Parts: sequence; structure tokens; C-alpha cells
Amino acid sequence: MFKKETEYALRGLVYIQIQNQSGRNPGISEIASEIDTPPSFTAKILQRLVRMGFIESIKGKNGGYFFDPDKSELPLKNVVVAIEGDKIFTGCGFGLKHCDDENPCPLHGAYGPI
Amino acid sequence: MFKKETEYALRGLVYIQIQNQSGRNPGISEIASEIDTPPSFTAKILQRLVRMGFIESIKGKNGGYFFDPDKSELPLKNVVVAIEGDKIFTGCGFGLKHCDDENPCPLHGAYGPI
DNA sequence: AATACAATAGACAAGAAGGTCTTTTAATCA
DNA sequence: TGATTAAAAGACCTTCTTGTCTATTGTATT
Repeated sequence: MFKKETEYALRGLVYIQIQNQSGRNPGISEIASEIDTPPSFTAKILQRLVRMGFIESIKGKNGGYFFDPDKSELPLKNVVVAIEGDKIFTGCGFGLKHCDDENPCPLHGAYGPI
Repeated sequence: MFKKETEYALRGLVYIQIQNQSGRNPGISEIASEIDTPPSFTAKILQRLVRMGFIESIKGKNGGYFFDPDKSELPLKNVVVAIEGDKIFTGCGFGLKHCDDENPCPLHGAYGPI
């Protein structure tokens, strides 16, 4: 379905969000253990999310990851597009170049909703 | 969305089916050129489809690929499952193990239809 | 039988995805 | 200030995906 990277990113973000709501900034080892992903790989993914501005982080003791409370809510779709590209939403299931609403392939109708 | 392999397989099967209906058994170079895929790679994929029993083939002059007319129609879903595995249909978009109808993740509702 | 044609088999290789590990940088606390 | 904690950076490795290429096997035509 999605790449592992996207999956882990989504799971991580959801976990961070939930913890933030309890006033906590979880760290990488907690996150990886709770969402059941490889710690180092997860760390790299979260780094990317920080660089892309989806979340913030602070180093050192009591450090961790958190959402900027000033920012508006983050649609998960943005994350998926940032990692997977938007072909996953705009592309054709058959990989056809000339598949659109006017020229639909057999799968087209089924995929519209998503 | 799907792997290239799956995409090419679906496109190839559809093309073969259409040609069969006109009484023709298209060969690999025609198929690859018409569905716009790399010939050698496409050949390998069609070989797999033959070995898996989805289509038949004959070698030599006037050879090519065709569907066994005695067999019942082939749901494309079977092809996708054969190549991608069934996680793509049964798995959770978040990669959660404990996501099902009773314990749905936020994406679950949206994916049910597919 | 010889030839030409076309699928099959399988070795090989480049690139992307998935994952580990070590070193560096920054924040806190004693 | 020094020790500790935790994120950042990046080198490195393995596996899977996406191909290419060559040799072989089988079929049909002449």
C-alpha cells in the first residue's frame, strides 16, 4: 500500500500528537518501541519530517519531538505526498498516461473516492 | 500504487485479451510496444503469468500469448494478489496489525470499498 | 532437414527501499 | 565546567525492484 517509510511516519506522527496532548514530548526510543518500528530507521524518518517542517524537535535532556502548537492542523495527506509523491493520488492504477475523468480506465471509477 | 510488475502485467493481459477477441495471438514485441513497456522485462513478466497459469503461450512462428478459452474469466484481482500478495487488500494503510472492522484505524473506513 | 521465428531460462547489473551503526551537535543538570 | 542525555548527520550494508542480455528450446514454414 504505502512504503514502510510512509507507514512509520504516519504512525509516528499520530503517536507524537497523542503524547503532545498529554503535555509530553516523546523521544525516539519511546516512539519506536510504542509504534513497533526499527529505532534507527524511525529516527532517520523523523529527522526528515523535522527538516520538512512537519514537526519540531529539541535535543538533550527532556528533548523529543512535538508539533508546533501555532501551526494549523496537519492533514496526513500532506505527509503522504511529501514522502510518496502525488502520483499515488493523481496516477492511474494501470499506470496509463491517458487515464482521467474523460478517458477512464476500468479501475478509474473505483479509485475516485480515495 | 501497484508495482511496475503488476502494472505491466495488467496492461499486458488486457491487451492480449482484446487481441484474442479479434482472433489474434500477439507476441512479446508487439505487446511491449503497444502497452509501452520494456520488452525484455515484459517478457519475463508474461513468462511468470504463463507459469502461474493465467495465460497460455506457443513458441515459434505465429506463436504468442492467449487466454485459454475454456477457462472462466480471470478477475484482475487474482493477478494483483498473485504478484503483490494479499496484504494490499487485507493489510492496514497504517501497517497496523490490530486493525480490522472491529478495531478500525482512521483510514479503515475509507479503504473498505476497495 | 534447414531455416527462421518466437517464447523460455537464467545470469547479470543498476537503483531504490529498508535498515544499522558511529560520530557529532546541542540541551540540561549537578 | 563537566557529565549526561538525546537528536542530527552521514557512512555503510542488505534486499527488492526494475531492468538488460545471451543462450536455449520449441514451432512452423520452405
